[in-house]
Amino acid sequence: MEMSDAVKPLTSFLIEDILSIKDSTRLSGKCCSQKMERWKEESETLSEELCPQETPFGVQTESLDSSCPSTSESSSFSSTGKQKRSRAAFTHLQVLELEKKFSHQKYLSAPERAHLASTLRLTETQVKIWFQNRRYKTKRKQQTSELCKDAYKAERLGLRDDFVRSSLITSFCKAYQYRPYLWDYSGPWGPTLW
DNA sequence: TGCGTCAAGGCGTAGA
DNA sequence: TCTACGCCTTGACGCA
Repeated sequence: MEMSDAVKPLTSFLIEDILSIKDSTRLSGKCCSQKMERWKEESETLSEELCPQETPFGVQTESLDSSCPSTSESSSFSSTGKQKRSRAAFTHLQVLELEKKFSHQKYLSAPERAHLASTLRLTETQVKIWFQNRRYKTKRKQQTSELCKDAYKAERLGLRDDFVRSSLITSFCKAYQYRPYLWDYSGPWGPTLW
């Protein structure tokens, strides 16, 4: 992981720009409004109270390089003596930038990944894994969406053979609308379930 | 305390 | 052989 050759961001990472994007997208994200409100509050205080070595737009990463890991981390061991797996929690601004990038391109080249990683003060692996997980999440969402459409269609047509199955799926889909992770609040990756 | 979310782990595969 | 991918699972964490 080479993070030393950090370059200046080419795009605007000013907190104002980010927040303006967030505000515009927030309107479409009904189920996320509460969370986004909290994000806004957090970000307003971020730039004032963070550590001195943050990025220009106030991102504090909980998991930077290996010397500065994110979570409970290092010397936390389980009862079996095994080291506990740490789980980095990216800041909302980091996620925002990742989402922003992802909305434009689903795959990153190595230089792009390196640039984004250094900009967000994440490791390249973290950026890579994030995009990987994000693509899989999107795919699952699309599959679920297709499934739901089919189920509704079958139910409306009164296809008896599939009736039980489709109604099961339909109820599943109805329940799914309360699952926030299915809600994409950025551009072309908008909601598809409803 | 159960459940949902999500970063990370693991495994198989493809391409250079 | 190495790297990155997809797919699925695991485990930490936050919330109701």
